[in-house]
Amino acid sequence: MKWDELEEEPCSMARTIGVIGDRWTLLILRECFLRTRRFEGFQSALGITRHLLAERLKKLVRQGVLRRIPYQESPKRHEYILTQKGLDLYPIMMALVHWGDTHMVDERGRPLLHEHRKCGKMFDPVMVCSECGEPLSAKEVHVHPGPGASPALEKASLEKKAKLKSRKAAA
Amino acid sequence: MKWDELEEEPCSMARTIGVIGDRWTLLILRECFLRTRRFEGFQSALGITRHLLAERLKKLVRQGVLRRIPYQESPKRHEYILTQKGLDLYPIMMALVHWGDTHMVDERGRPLLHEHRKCGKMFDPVMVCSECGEPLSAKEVHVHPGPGASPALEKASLEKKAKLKSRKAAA
DNA sequence: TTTGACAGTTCAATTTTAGAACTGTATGAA
DNA sequence: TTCATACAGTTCTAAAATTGAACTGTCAAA
Repeated sequence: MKWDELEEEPCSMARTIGVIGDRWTLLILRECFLRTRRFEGFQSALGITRHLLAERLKKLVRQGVLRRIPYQESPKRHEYILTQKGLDLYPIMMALVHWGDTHMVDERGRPLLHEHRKCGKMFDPVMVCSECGEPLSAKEVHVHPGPGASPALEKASLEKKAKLKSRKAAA
Repeated sequence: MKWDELEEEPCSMARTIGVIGDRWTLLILRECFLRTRRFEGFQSALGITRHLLAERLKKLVRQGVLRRIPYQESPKRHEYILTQKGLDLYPIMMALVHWGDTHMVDERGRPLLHEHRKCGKMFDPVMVCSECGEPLSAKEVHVHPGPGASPALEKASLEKKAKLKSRKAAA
């Protein structure tokens, strides 16, 4: 599979993965949410090679996740700022952090705590149903094909194709 | 950076990324949540090379995300099943899907719809504060160092080191 | 006039991944 | 019995991505 094909798959998860689904991109986005904005900032915080950093930033800008905004003329310098599309990645980031907090901490405990400004407390993120507000778990959710083709359907049709093919080969 | 170092970083997100932060792993996990359990199932659904699939499955088992369970003797065959640790990845998966649904759909609309068994409605996942139940946004959250070292501190100390180094070089 | 900050670009060497074929056990059909 | 198929991998080479390090170019401050 070529990775730019991912963005055209009839699966929202695959498309998302096509945009942010590699390690450096996720770490770059972590830095964005920690208020890093400049090339050198990302580079020194992450130790990523300058080559890759330039490439990833370009891609994120192309995808509309970051906006490249000049902060000085001569020499032209730009900052990379999260767009709304980028800010909307926040639940993904929090979900990643929370899983790590739950399953990957060492003896010392959590590296970071999160305070919710509105209520003033340290919190964990909880994913709930938009309709009834109850916490979600995999087992309580059923999947249906939507107006765009579903990966399940696609899977079935791929399997059909494979069978046809092998029959042809046999004939 | 070597990728197995990620798991030891004092950042829960980095550690999570070390486990599930590559494209194929995320797609394999998607299949797991869609009830795929066997080698051939993953391979034909995803088109991943058998080589990589074998490797990724091994890694997920090693990390405790999947359990490898025999379902027949002679020839020995195993299924790959999500552990609780794996099931706990569900919010991450849903967050990825939801972002794709919001920002990456084409004219045809969503590939999949999600029904919440408890309330019987099609829903979107919403991330809320465990303490007050309000939806979360990046701007309302403040980050504090926890008992394990924080990436912000680490960042600061790295920058200090870099400065010391450059001063030494100058001297 | 030299040094350093900043934001990249270039290039060879290494590492990962893709693609395809091969191994080995067992079942069911001809 | 022999052949084809299902299944779960392993092995190999070619292609692609990543690393590490050096280089480019502009400007400001010393």
